Amino acid sequence: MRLATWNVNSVRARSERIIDWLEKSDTDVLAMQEIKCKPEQFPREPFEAAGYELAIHGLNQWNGVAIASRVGIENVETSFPGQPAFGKPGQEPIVEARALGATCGDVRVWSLYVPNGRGLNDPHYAYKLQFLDVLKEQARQWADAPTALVGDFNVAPLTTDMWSEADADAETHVTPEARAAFHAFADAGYEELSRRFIPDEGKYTFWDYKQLRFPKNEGMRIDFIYGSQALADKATGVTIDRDERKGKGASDHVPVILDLED
DNA sequence: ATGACACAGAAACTGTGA
Repeated sequence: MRLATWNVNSVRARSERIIDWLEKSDTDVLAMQEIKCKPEQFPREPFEAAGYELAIHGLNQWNGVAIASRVGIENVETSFPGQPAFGKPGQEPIVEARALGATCGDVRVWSLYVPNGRGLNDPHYAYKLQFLDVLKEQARQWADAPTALVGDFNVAPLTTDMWSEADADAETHVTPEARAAFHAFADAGYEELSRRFIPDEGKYTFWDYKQLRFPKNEGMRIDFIYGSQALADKATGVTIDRDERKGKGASDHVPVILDLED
């Protein structure tokens, strides 16, 4: 089975490109983040025509997660138990569309879009850390099954995952607290599988649209695949499809692909 | 050998991202 994760930065703006990629990459299950639409706005037809079933969780034009699968999609769960809510001061906090679980084949797949954090003194940063901590405690209870926690973690865990630690736009991605919250999944029974197969420096998954970041390879590695032991035992390889950042109409993130033996 | 922000929604600007 081939399982991929991709922050697509709007599924409506990029559906043609996503479908083309699904077919040429021969991917069985794709976890998407930042679909930026409600379920009724999701371009279902091209996915279904290509042979994929869909699970979609979107509340508005922000965030939004989905899973496309051609190996079945069952027991769909929107948000994880205890998932933190967020709202601006004076507004009613809501549980945002940032987590979607489904069983595809024999694998429990979670498509995850961790909050950005925005700034070190912003309430969004505390929200980010809490989101990761509660998720980890839930994930601990799923660790006995073949479970994949995949998506945009908005953390650059190692110094070498970040083109410049001085990038003010990503200060919440490199703090000791954010990095500790990321690494804590290892203590909950998970292995980050992209690192096992791709230990090299400069293997990024995101490049900002601005300032020639991609041609200069000034990016960040922030999209990951955590697997429980039962899943990690079946992993045979991970690739980062850097080519998907090229050309007009690219997302600012690229797919990360995990291969599993049957 | 890739290329100089992009997306959505309510209005020709604002919020959001990283």
